[in-house]
Amino acid sequence: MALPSTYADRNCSLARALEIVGERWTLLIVRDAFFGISRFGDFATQLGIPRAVLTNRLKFLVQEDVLDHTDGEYRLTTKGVQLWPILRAMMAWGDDHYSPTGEKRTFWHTTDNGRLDPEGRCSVCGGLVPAADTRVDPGPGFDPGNTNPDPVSALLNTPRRLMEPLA
Amino acid sequence: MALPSTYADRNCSLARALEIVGERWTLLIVRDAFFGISRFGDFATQLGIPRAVLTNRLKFLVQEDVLDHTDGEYRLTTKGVQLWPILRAMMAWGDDHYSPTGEKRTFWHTTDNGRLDPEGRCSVCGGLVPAADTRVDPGPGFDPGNTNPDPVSALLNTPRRLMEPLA
DNA sequence: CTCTTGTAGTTCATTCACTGAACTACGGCG
DNA sequence: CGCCGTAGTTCAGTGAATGAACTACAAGAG
Repeated sequence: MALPSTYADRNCSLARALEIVGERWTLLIVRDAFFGISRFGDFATQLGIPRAVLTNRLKFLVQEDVLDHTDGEYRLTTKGVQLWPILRAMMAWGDDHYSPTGEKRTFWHTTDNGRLDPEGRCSVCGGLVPAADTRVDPGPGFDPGNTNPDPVSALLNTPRRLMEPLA
Repeated sequence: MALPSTYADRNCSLARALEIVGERWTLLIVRDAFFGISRFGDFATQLGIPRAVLTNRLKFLVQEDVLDHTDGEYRLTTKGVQLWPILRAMMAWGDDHYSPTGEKRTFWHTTDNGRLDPEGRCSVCGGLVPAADTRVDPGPGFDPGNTNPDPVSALLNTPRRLMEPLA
């Protein structure tokens, strides 16, 4: 969201959170990190984001300890992984209101194969499922016709565990 | 987030949701709507947002059926109220990582006075609490020294039920 | 050693959106 | 009519995003 510089409201954690992840592109970068993307070039081609902007965003996310940058790979830190409930909530809202044919992606508990409900609870064990134990599958609203044919997209559109590195 | 115009990724509900609520200022406007603000002037002074931008954002949110505009008042629609889990998740993350003295605000179940956990569950009845049954109190991390002395801010900083109109 | 290829950026002119201040429209009210 | 408050609009200045081209560097091939 590229802040005004700083939202005046120092008494709201929402404003504070938006200063970190509210800039344009940022949450999509984080989403792709959850989906296993870790290299500069993969983020760039996957998102279609200008490389200069990507450089700035990645630098900022590393500085804010959302991503870690080692050996040329960007990976979510613990703090970054804790953004997962926000992403899940936004995906659920988007599915609800902008995907008449159903969820674009469905989430599953890897340990017992239970389906996750919109709040992130496993329908089998009933527990809140951590991101690391979550698998993503294309859902009924997923449109294969719109997918890019590049190898990275193809990988992303198959069932995968969150944060699993690309093959 | 003022989108590139449209995020290319048509197969992601996160991208779709960000096209609606990802623009700069938008989620803060929605937050204030949850806190009871409904008039143009109150949004403007409360957020310090340029009036031209506020006009655009409100117009867009009404067009997307997040807000309803009648009798000069902007109020959350059902679709808008469903954004609450996103706001709660972002506030929880912001509290966790940027408020060392504790939550800026705490949430309570109005029907049984139970405290809500970070996932939005009532510690007394164990249920997911809808936004309309949620009360907000200033939390331990709240800094009264930073509050503006204007009457609207003063109202917002007292315990209130979500979406309750200002006195 | 040099040539090529691939990855990860940087640079830069253009465009676009945000900013902030001033101005307009309009509906009470005395 | 004249005054005031609310809800916007207008506009010049600024800063950030865009997109294409360019640089830096490492690994491998010949």
